[in-house]
Amino acid sequence: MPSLTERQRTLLLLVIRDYIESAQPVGSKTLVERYQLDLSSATVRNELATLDELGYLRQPHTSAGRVPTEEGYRFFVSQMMYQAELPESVQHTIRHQFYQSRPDVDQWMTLAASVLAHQSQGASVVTAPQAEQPRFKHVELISTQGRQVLMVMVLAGGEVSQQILTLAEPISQEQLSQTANRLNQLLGGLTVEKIDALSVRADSLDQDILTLVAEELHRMAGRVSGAIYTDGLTNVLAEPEFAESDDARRALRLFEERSTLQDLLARTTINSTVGGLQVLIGGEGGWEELRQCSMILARYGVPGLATGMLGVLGPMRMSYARTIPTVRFVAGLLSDLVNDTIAGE
Amino acid sequence: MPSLTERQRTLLLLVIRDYIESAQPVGSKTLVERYQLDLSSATVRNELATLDELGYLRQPHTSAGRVPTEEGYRFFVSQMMYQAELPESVQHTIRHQFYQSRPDVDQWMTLAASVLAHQSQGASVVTAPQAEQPRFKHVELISTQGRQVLMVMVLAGGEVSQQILTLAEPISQEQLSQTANRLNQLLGGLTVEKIDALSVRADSLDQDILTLVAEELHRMAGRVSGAIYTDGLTNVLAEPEFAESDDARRALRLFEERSTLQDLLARTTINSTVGGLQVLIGGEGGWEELRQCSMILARYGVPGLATGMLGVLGPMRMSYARTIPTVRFVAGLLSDLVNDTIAGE
DNA sequence: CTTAGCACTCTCAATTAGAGAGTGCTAAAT
DNA sequence: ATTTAGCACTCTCTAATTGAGAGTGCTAAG
Repeated sequence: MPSLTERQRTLLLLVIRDYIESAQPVGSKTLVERYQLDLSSATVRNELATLDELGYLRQPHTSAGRVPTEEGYRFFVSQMMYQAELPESVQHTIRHQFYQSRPDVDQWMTLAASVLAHQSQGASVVTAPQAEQPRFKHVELISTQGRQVLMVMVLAGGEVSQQILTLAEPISQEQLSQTANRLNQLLGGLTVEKIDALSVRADSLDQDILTLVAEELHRMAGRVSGAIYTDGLTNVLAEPEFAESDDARRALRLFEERSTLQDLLARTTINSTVGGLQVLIGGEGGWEELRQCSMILARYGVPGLATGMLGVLGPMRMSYARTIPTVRFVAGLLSDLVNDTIAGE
Repeated sequence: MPSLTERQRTLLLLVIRDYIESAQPVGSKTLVERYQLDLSSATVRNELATLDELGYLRQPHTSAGRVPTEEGYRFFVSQMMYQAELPESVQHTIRHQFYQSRPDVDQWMTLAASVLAHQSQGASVVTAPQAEQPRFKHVELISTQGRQVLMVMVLAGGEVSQQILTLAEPISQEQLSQTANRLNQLLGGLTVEKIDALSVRADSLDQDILTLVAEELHRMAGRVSGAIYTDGLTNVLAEPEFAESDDARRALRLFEERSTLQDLLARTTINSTVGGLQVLIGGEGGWEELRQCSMILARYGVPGLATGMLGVLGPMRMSYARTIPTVRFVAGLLSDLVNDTIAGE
């Protein structure tokens, strides 16, 4: 692919910027007038034609203005990826919101989703931070009814999982507490494998509970990520390109169905590192429903300890210039929070 | 309002049923043909005219078929409210799903929302069961980092709340456990007010934590309901009446914004009792955005101990005959589950 | 009370026509 | 060798027109 001349580059960027704002195919004359170019429309026309041939732009119909192709958007993103920064004032506002909220993972996730959705005018998704290798920290057993026991398990990463167990026979709270104590001493800091290996020596009741604890730990490990938070789904519906067709509906269905969404996140971010942003344009990654959409994803957290994902879904026409810095900033913010909360274990 | 003749009643029901299926205004001729009435279209026409005058039907334009008014739907619902039962096979399937899921409030809520959305082809909402009068049961304090402490509090109803506290100075896990023990003995079974009254005598550290516990309890009490689960939002978008306008978008925004949704539930179900169904047609209850929609709501749980809400949102044209029994059935199912899990405290 | 008949109304789909925007190409200008 | 002006052409979009179809209300007869 031959590189573009400076003028072509400028023109391409202008077309895309304009199209992102107006949602209208943009033509040569408009371009010259609106941006007071020292060129005639005919010249621009020629340049647009070559840009068209190169695959960056295309015409919805003969004799209409130009619209960016996926390739075009990709070029656009590559150009502004590393320069864009969120305005200081916005950064401040967002930080403020986080420090004002009560310090609770659930609150933070909700807030992050809300901020992302609001800033980007798209749909956002955030997954709770999760230890890559779940490590047991603490278990609490609380009797609720005769044979039913509420188990609250805390992992080293700070995640909490609750589950109701039904035992073979009733057990007093005192006995439960003792068992919990024993388990806490026995298992503190251990990973799943270690616990599995261990599960031979222990008496009958302990053994029962131990098995259940191990099961639950496995479950936590198996999940790609725990809770998923979304926000701003309806924002996507407001976009003009989705007014008619039900493409938007099908895309949103993906977001609504958590299992699908987990799948999506797992597959598209398999090798993304903390700090790096991933921009998927036009359903790159093979999700048919997202053909019209773009996603901007990032991983946050403390690598090796606990990480989560966050991202924004919007039309291909989304405001990358706004969204990319926002995603990057929020990812950084959450990383800091995870670090402050969890580090030093 | 004069009562209807038997024939008028039949006709009205037919019109509404047909409209719910077809989404098309239904006229006299269609009616006679499709349902093989032993009447001429002219007669039907006359009856429709009176039904029109009585406010049960209306015409979108002069010389179009009839469409139900809110009043019409209300009549329709009142007629089938108490006869409809979910088919045994469906009941079985749903029950099976619940007994298959792992016994966990979170799972149940998710499943309930999913079942409701799926069965009704609408948007569903379920709130977690919550004690009407929060009663302290148990607290656990787990140190994570120097001054940061994870507090896990369990209420008598089985709800669990976690929060990260930041203390004035570092405290060992041992000390924390002792404090937790003291608090558990001191506060076990008490309601918010009692704890407030109590908060004078206790030593310094205890006092700090006690205050925080009380705060958290208040927070739980203040919330109309805890976690809110929704599903099937995109179902609503598929309805033909929402294809064009963005009414659907505005209605869904309500569902998306949890705070608004809580408000909505709180306001519309202030005096609904467990077991009773509430059918809101055309945004009764004054929510402008829901003017085109209907909601079917129910309260479930064990009155006085722990209850939650669940419901379905759909177009006014929704299949009441399908949805009402579903909501009733799921409410009953959840009530049973709450009862099994929580009773005997 | 019911029905046949009829004039009337209103929507919807298809058609037509014209305006507007934009293009590509050619030939002249720089 | 670029750049530009000019022009014919293409395509969409909007508005206006038309006719078919569905449905109505009313009247008069059964």
